[in-house]
Amino acid sequence: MKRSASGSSAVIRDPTRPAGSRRRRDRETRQSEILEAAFEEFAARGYAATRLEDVASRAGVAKGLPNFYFASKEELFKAVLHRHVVPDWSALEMRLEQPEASTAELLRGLISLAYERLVENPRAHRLLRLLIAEGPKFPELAEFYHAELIERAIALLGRLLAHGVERGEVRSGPYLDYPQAIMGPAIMAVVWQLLFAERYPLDLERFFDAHLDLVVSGLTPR
Amino acid sequence: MKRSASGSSAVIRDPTRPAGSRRRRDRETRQSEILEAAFEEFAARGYAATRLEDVASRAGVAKGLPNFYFASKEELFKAVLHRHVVPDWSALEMRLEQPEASTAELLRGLISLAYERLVENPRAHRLLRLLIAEGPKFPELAEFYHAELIERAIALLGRLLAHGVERGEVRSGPYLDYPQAIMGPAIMAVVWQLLFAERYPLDLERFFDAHLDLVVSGLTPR
DNA sequence: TCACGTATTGACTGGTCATTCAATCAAATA
DNA sequence: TATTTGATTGAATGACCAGTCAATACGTGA
Repeated sequence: MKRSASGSSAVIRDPTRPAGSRRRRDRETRQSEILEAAFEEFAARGYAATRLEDVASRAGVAKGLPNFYFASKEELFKAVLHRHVVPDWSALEMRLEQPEASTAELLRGLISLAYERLVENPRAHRLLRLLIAEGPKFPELAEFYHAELIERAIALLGRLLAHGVERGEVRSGPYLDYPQAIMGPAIMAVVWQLLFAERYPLDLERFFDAHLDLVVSGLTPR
Repeated sequence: MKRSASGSSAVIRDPTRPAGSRRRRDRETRQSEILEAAFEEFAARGYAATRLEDVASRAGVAKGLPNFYFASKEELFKAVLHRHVVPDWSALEMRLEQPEASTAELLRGLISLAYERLVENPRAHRLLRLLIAEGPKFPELAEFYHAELIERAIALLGRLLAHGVERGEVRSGPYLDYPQAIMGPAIMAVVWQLLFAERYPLDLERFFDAHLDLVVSGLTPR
């Protein structure tokens, strides 16, 4: 169903490529194709239930090829997750380095970025599903994401809040020790999407408004 | 390792039991033991990676017995998850039916109950892990939990907020359409526990304070 | 104490799937 | 064009495991 039975249609892709490095580039392209196919399969079925043969056929290659590029299913899985850290902090820093903006405005920028990248991005949902589902089997992955993403994001939020307190735009309170609490509703939205998106979709625009309103009001001094 | 090689030690448990219904009660006890063992195994490894033989040995019975009580691995899995809905709404209603209490106090009661039952309860964490991990394979389970728990809890929160607005103790805002947003930080805490509890444990007492403070301040009219 | 019916055991079967590898193919080079 | 190097295929291997079932143990009631 996924492919015709012929094997002849295999390697016809894009012959308009610079001839010099054809072989090497093919190698990397193949890796990417396999990693991408593997991500979809792992995310849909989980590590154990995913068949390497399905990964191969989604990538349009024969059964044995994933094992040529990756020593084992486990290596493939780890490679999939390592590749998905998007270290694009530039957009974030751009939104934050506007010294003339109020804390509320900066916060809005930060939270809306979180929605773009995380809450409204189904790929991120599937990634979170994988991390949660396979956490016990691959604890080093959670560790890795913590170091690469979570820790930095929390530190950033913390700095934003501290700055707000200095300027008298944020009241002090116990949440200053847990800046991630501010992102709670966004995480809830992701979990909601994972569990209930099919039957009870969230209106993410309006949920975002609710989230922002609640949080900004919660932080503002009275 | 888990059991000695002898089969003779099998059914010696608790001979001080009323004799009349011994057989029938044993039947239910066995079912419970198997379900409990299955929950732990499924939660630790996921559906696909769990071996029925491990369930059996955790329950202290022979390999074939789970199949005697449950038609298949899939039936066992569903039975495990259906049994875990704790419909103990009484504690909740008790905390809410204090007409003399302020909205903030009621909210505190509600959120603290959520922490007791959900955030501070590792069993609930594992349940959420299972629901998220196996959602694609067993979509009816998410549906089931939505109907049994989520929907009701949201309705309850919604009523609480509406009542607060009437009494002038809660400002209006877009979050009135998404009362679940108020629980966001709690969900985040559960996800945190699932991912990072080992290496970066949360101080749940203080996180609770931060959560409550943020939310109450966010809801209070200025 | 015996016979009956149910609970329990664990060896066995059949199917699934990760991994291996000999054979083939295709690009690059001589 | 012929040769070399490395990518790709897919059949074969072996491990693993859900589900079966014949044999046995045990509580119960006569």
